[in-house]
Amino acid sequence: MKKLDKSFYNDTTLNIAQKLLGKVLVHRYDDKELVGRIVEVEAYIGAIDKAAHCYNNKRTKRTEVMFGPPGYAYVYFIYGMYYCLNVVTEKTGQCAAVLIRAIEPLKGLNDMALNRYNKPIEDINKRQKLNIANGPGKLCMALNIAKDDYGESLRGDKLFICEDGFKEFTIEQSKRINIDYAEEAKDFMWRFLIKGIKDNKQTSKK
DNA sequence: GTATGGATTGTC
DNA sequence: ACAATCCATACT
Repeated sequence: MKKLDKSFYNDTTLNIAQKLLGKVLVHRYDDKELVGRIVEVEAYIGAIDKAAHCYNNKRTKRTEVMFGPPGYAYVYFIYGMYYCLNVVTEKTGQCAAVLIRAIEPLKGLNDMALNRYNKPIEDINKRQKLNIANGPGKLCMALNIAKDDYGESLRGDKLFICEDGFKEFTIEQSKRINIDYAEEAKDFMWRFLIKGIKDNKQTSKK
């Protein structure tokens, strides 16, 4: 599988968000290779978006990577328990990113089960299997993405995104999840998902 | 040093 | 509907 070209990231955040759907996320560690197809994303554009961590160009140690060049990983820790993975977008100096909200497992399912439930794949139930990586915190736990992946190049050899032949799908668009505090930005239609993906309640609600 | 709350998830 | 859980951030 071919890694996404540098030019892929030379585009607007909203375009990249939609283009990321169907692409393949790979994390290699400890001689393992865990792979999933991206099926849901959200865009965050600091310049105009009260829901973004870097709104109003808020520059901190945490948001710093979003001010750098596109194609790098912004990983943040949330609710004392979970990590979330973003793809940094926009040219240097502009802060924006695309949150990866869900993947469909393609490879390394047993390791994902161990990472999520501490059980081999044959010992988890149907619901656990369905929910193994269908959320931003869940997919990071499943793929073992954590703070040491902060700032990683997404065109490197550890955490990267590949092209895929999976192009026949319809994109569904909606408001973003869990940003009710963000005033007018909460209504921005910046969530994109592949229509028809079997998923949990949260991601199937409109 | 202290306080506050969150781009979530699992369970009730 | 709500608790879990703790780091990042903003304050004093």
